Order: sequence, then structure tokens, then C-alpha cells
Amino acid sequence: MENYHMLFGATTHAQPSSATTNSYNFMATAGTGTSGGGLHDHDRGQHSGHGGRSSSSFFAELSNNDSKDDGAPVAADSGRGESSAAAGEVDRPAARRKGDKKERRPRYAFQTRSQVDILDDGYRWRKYGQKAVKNNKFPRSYYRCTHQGCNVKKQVQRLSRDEGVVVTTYEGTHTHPIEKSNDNFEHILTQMQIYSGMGSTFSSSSHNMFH
DNA sequence: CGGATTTGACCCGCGC
DNA sequence: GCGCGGGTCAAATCCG
Repeated sequence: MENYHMLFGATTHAQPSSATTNSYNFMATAGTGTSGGGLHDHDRGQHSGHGGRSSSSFFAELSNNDSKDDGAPVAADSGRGESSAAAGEVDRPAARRKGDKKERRPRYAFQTRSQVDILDDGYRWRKYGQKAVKNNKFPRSYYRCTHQGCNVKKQVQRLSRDEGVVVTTYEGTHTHPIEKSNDNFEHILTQMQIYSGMGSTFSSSSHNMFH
């Protein structure tokens, strides 16, 4: 079933401007009967084995409350200092059109248990950065969808306290079909379940998230 | 050779 | 106003 496709891509069902009000709301569907709330983490004891590299823990949808207008849809960057030779006009931040709110960039976060950071969700990602965050000793990786015109970003972070846990945050919606048929992933959804208590502030309170 | 990754620098928002 | 923390870019490098 293309459920997983919908979850990640979330094409349009998205949320119109009304979404601004809620800072975040959980969408979870998970419970395909099996989970329901059981499944403890002791399962992580098993080492990868082979193909089934991971299982999801929770899935949440976050909306950009954006106080200022979410950073542009596409070129979110505003010129850095780099005065690139030539060109002579590297578009300064002036290009920022705040007038039209545009659609907010939906954010989806879910946590998975896996030995590998890079979960193959069927899309092709290009890593564009890596940064160390304060609460975790493991660096956070930033990826972007390589498809042209598709400005979807995702960041992957591994928890230092739980090496088996990887938090993946998707931002934006894919404007193109998935590349691979990832039937393996559907198995993951089966085990997916939600953990409540997650706030929009990842950085500061992440330590008390699941503890 | 082309595309993805690496890695340091830069930028920006926010808190103090 | 400055410093911190986080996010992004881009040149160089690596890998297929």
C-alpha cells in the first residue's frame, strides 16, 4: 500500500493557512492492530540481522508556526558573505518575498531504531551539511531531495544516549513520485507507534523527551 | 567523468 | 551588542 508514500510525501492534503494556529499535531496512524501500545524497546537488542534495518517509534506532524514567514520556498538561503565573483548580483536577502505567505512547509518527524543513519525511504537524497548539536554527541546530518524543483529537506540525528535511535525529520512535500518501490518500508509502518510528549523544541528539551 | 559527500566557513535568529 | 547554537553553502574530494 502506498501508505508510506502518503505519509512522507503528504502531497497536498497538507494544511492550509489554518494550520498556523496549532504548533503541532500528531498524526498517527500506525496502529495496524499489532502495536496499539505494546512493543517495548527491548527489541532493539537484536542486531540488525539483514534487511529489516529499522522500525519506527513515532511519527509526528509539525507545522511551521513561523513568526516571520517561513523561509522562502525554494532558495531559503540568503546570500552568505561570499561575494561570488562575476555575477555581481547574488541576490541579497532582499529577494525575500514575505507578502505571500505561501504554503507553510510542513514538518514531519519520526524516530526510528536502526543501526544505520540513512534510511532508504525511496527517495534520493543529497547530503548538504552536518553539524553537531549540543545535547547529542552525534552530529546531525542534513539532506535534500535531489529531484529538481523538489525542495524537500530532511535531517537525521542519532541520539547519543540510545545509539539505536535515529530521529528523522522531513520538511516539505515531494512534488514527484517516489523512485523506488520500497516494499520493505511498509513493514516498518506496521510497527510504528506514537510517543507523546514531543515538543517543537528539539534542541533544548530533547533530553527529557523519552525519559 | 559525473554526481554525491566531506568539511570549514559563513550567516542568521535568539538569548543574555 | 555580543555570543551561542543551529542551518546552509560551496570548494575540494571521493567514489561509481
